[in-house]
Amino acid sequence: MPTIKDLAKFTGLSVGTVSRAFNERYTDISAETRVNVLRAAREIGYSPNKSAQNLASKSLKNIALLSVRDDKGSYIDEILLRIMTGAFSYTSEFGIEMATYMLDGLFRKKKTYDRFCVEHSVSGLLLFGIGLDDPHIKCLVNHPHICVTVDVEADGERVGNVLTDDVTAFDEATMFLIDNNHKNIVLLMGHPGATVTGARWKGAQNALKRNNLPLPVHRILGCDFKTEEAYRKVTAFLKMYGKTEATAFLCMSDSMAVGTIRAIQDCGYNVPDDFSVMGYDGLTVSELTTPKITTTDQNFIQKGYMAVKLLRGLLEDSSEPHKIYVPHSLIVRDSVRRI
Amino acid sequence: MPTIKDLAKFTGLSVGTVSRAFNERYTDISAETRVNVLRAAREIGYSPNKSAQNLASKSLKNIALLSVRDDKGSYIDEILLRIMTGAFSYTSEFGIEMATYMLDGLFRKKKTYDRFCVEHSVSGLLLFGIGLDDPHIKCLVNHPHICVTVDVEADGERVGNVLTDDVTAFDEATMFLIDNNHKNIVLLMGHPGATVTGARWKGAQNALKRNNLPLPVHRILGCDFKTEEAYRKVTAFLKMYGKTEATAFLCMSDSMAVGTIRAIQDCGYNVPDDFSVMGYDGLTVSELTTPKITTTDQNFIQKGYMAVKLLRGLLEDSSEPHKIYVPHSLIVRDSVRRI
DNA sequence: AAATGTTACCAAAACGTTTTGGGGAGTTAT
DNA sequence: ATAACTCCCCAAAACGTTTTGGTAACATTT
Repeated sequence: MPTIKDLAKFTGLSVGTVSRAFNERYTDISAETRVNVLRAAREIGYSPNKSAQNLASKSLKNIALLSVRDDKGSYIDEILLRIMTGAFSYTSEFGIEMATYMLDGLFRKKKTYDRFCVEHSVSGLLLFGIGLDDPHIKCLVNHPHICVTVDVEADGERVGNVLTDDVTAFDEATMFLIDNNHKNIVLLMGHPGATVTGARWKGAQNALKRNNLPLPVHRILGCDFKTEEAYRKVTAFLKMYGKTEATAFLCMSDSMAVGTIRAIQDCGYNVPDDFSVMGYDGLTVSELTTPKITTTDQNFIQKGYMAVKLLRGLLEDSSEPHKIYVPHSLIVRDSVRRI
Repeated sequence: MPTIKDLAKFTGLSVGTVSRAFNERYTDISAETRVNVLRAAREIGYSPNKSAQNLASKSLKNIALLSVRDDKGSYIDEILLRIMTGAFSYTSEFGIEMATYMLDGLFRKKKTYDRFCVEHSVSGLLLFGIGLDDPHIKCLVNHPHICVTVDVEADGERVGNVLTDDVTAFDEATMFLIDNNHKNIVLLMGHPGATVTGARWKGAQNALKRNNLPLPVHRILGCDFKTEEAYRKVTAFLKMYGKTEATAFLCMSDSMAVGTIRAIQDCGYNVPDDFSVMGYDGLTVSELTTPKITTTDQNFIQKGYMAVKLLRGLLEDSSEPHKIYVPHSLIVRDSVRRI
């Protein structure tokens, strides 16, 4: 593979001049020479070596998407899939490259995000999948590198966040049930450690309190975002109380809504005639169940898109706004009935 | 961020010795010195710079997963998702790192895979998503770098393939319909350029011919793997022939099976009472429809796992077997009826 | 006692770029 | 005619590693 030296020899120019021919920002090179160099490069099949570039220019703006998951469990789910889709649609639109790394819990124990950046010569980091319990999240605050988190609130001079306004969104979801005359609502909670669980909890409480509706403890089901756990807890609830205690199930995720519907149906009840169910997230599953689930679309694809956009903005000019709320939308389908 | 020089100064050793302390393969360094260096590194927060390493050691074995998609269409689908899951479960198991790049059609026009490797200092490439029409696929044959393709047959000294035995698998799928007394089968074809379409076509033909069953042209529906296209073509077919011409639809993908089922139901027929439907791939959707789809699981997760494994094997010893067929399995569910 | 081997380290070159500090040739202003 | 400026280009240092060739110190063999 030819190097820049070969190209310099081939064109009869110096190495430095050839380098400048490739970097648009330099003006002290004649247009003619530049096109000559580029043509010659194509001719001999030269293209610059990324590692050498990274090494020589400390400030190359290459970006990486980092997804850190717990040791247990699958690395990738539809949410990450959608975020990545959005992110890559941005990079493709603007012709930039982005490496993606999937790291497990082991990583967290050994390395900081900071060090990861140095090792891989990245100056912009996209973080997804980190929880509140991440010990390194604190380091982000005075991180020398720019980073953007998705669905995680993290403050700092050089850190941006792309978020859903979960409090408002879940307030609206709750209101949708209330507006349909549901007064006795069962709330299916997400993972207790997650930021989003707290925010959605707050949204539900706001709506409930505003309407003077109680939420007794036995109507709060901790299901950790999991389908099976929701199935189990809802089945138990139904076995214990039948139709006496509630008319609607409000879930903090679609996956739990799927478990809820299955449980209701397996107990011999009908959705939405006997019980209404609301999901949250707007994933594909919510469209494939019978009945289709009424849910809130978090617009993950746009989140991914905006995250890269924000990252690039921050890389250029760190006075950009640091928090972006992407709009959510209520999708009314068939799992909620007016009573 | 401290460099190796800082660490050398800190420990009172030379740069070269420090470097060797990190690379296990060197023996001419005392065990004591090695642990001292590693401890000191932790103390001052040093970790080696990847770019410098790549530059200095031509033969670093870092690997990348490359997914190249057409300009149009989504970058990521569940298949890629599963392959990535498998791939990352391997890398995590063995504690290695793998970068993932998603590139669009533009890339194909400008660059070769070869050049990509050089630019990014990768010596092992995992290729996914390239079609038969890829102009660069030919270059793979005398590629200086090791690469492994998933779901694409490509020969070469240094290229491995991870595949499903599509001919056999689709033969078996066809036989399942035949064994259930279906004689008039409609075949929904995939993208004409794709290798897999050809292989599955051959499998169907084998089974059909063996049983002296005809497959007239009007029962072959080119649907390009797409749900909507399948919906349209099947609707048209049903409008034209009703129940006279066929009892079963054999789809080359689950996505087309979803469209087929929807079309059948929207035309007022029942699955599987009026028509049977077979899918292929074993994706999540096949489990969420009503009725659940009988399909062939391609085991994409294991494909991803095996691909990285094969890549590593080839990187160590290129005399390994170059083609790996991962086992598929028929999943019998509710969309096929015995008649 | 000299020759040989072994161990544990060092100094310096190399990898392929970018960037800095010049500097010659030509043009314009004094 | 000299000075000042502009336009292009060059030479060399720098980036942070790995790797090569060498050697001082000590142990072992003859």
